[in-house]
Amino acid sequence: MHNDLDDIDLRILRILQADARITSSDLAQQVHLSQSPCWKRVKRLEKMGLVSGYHAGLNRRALGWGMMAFVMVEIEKQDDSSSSAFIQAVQAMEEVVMFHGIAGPQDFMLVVVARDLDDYGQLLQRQLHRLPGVRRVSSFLSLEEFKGQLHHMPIPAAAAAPH
Amino acid sequence: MHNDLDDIDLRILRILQADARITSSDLAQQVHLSQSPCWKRVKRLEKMGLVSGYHAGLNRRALGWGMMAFVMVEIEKQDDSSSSAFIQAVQAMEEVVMFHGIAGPQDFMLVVVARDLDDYGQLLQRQLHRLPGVRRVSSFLSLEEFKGQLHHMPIPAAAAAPH
DNA sequence: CGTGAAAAAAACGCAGG
DNA sequence: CCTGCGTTTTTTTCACG
Repeated sequence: MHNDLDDIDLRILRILQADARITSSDLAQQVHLSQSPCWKRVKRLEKMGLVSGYHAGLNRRALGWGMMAFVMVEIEKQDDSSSSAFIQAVQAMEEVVMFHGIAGPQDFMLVVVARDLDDYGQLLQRQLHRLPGVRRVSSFLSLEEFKGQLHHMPIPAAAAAPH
Repeated sequence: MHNDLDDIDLRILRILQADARITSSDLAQQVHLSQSPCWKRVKRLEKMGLVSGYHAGLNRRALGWGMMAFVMVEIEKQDDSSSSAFIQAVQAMEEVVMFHGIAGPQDFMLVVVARDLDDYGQLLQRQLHRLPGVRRVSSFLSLEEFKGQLHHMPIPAAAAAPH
């Protein structure tokens, strides 16, 4: 069984990535297929796991997340038992929107959102720094977003206050 | 005119973020509203710009992007004319999926995908390092993704080869 | 692949409470 | 906010070339 993608599949993916709500007939038109076979391709792409889901993209600032930071963390030991505690704790923090283990002297890269600088300071002091085995934390605050909207961001418990 | 969000709005956003394809009646049920007013809320949230769009989430590895890296770049001068050339060039690179100006000794943080290490090396040498005014580039390669799927990733021109 | 078509489901909009 | 109703659109499936 081979499941390679042809050009049309790639174009379908490109379009669905930009607009997941396009109707299947419009989509079919744009890739120059008729509705029925086009729809089958979409379902196939979903089954193949190429499309992992459909998500609303939310406006970070409108939700009250005025701050974003890249955070690098170095931990004491890299053995499984101690790092897995760290990993679990970080995964549970909803302000952490991205979390990767990385190669190099530092061990982890986090992308974090916060309401403002105060909020971020508290997050750092009261949560990140207190996690088990944390040796060093370096923050790089975002000043401007040139590319790449964040998706999957936390929804605050209380309402945002757009001004 | 005030446009604050109540609890139900936030729950709607949370649900749409997880599944943009939910039907409005199912959504209504989950937030304990009836279909009609629930639907109006969604439209209102869209008009308010809280929902910026609906997007298919794609599988990075299935698309052939086996590598991901965080890249910090320091440029020569921070004046507008020279940095804007850099910014434009980076924005045009489709492998760059996230691109922020940051505070600190480094000037920019990029999140980059590549097919493999070779591909990444070429990207670095042939593109990033050659951009005008680049002083220093530091790479942090992702070893493991603990949290935060990437969205809006480039669709390769040629088909991916899932094995 | 294509076409056409038809049944089922959803979206959308409006009335009256 | 609700319920209900109707119209339009879309989805989904199927038969056939």
